[in-house]
Amino acid sequence: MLRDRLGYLLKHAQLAVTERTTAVLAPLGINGRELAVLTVLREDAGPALAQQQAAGKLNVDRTTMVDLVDVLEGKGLVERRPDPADRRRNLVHLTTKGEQTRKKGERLYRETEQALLSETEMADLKRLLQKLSEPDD
Amino acid sequence: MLRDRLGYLLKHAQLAVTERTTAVLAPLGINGRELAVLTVLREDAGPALAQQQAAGKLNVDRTTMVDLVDVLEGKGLVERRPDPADRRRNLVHLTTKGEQTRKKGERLYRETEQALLSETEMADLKRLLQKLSEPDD
DNA sequence: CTCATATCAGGGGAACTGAAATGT
DNA sequence: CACATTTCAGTTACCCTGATATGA
Repeated sequence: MLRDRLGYLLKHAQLAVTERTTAVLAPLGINGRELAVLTVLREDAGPALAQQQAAGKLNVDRTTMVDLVDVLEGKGLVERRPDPADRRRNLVHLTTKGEQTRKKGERLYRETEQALLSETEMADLKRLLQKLSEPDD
Repeated sequence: MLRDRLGYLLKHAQLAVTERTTAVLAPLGINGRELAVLTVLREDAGPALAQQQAAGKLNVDRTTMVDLVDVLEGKGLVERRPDPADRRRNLVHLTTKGEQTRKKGERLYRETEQALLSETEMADLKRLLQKLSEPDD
């Protein structure tokens, strides 16, 4: 059976999850990828990250990150500020609106994820998915 | 943690699986999507399918299927033949080479999938992925 | 000079929309 | 006429490569 294929199931599971999170985040004016950027920028509330550092944490291309930050800056959620200590770098800061959006988005995202599967099922699923991504562990 | 997100894990698991199957099928001159098309055309060895029927089984757009069949026809793996009973339709037939390729590809794909996880883990994973795609069952 | 950071221009592949051609 | 199947042209979103400007 075709629908028994791992590739097929992964593709359609991702489509379904993306659809849900997109719908849930739409009122905030962002999508799941943009929320992920806001989250990584905020993580541990440490010093602001340069674009390439954020790109590395998200596993996206450096040039893709330029576009993502462009969009978020256009929405007034983040600001680029040159790093005084290394002026090649743009430190990407969350604005007040960006932090509010992140907080609300995180809550909505968490609720959405929890509604999909039971807690133990979700834990199992995540463990197995991680195993697929890191074949030799 | 970011890497704990379902969306992130699904995306990267799919990337990893696609990478593997692409590498494994490369000697046959096809990729995973193309193998899926060959498989759906052959299923149950029933009467040949029209393009839209095949598209429906694979959950791909009708215009995407045009391109897929174009490519497979260019590789000599399938042939379009007008349906004598309804000449709007193109029945898509596997060529001899196409059937050989499908058979080898199926074996390689199955072996690759089995190498990723234990049998019980794979069964669990597929069940959970299916649950994500069909939220109300 | 070298290396790093960010940006920009351009391309590839996937998926879609809408319209056209053909046939039922 | 309405409807179905296939095809094509064009668009969008995504991610990449390679080149450039700037600075360490």
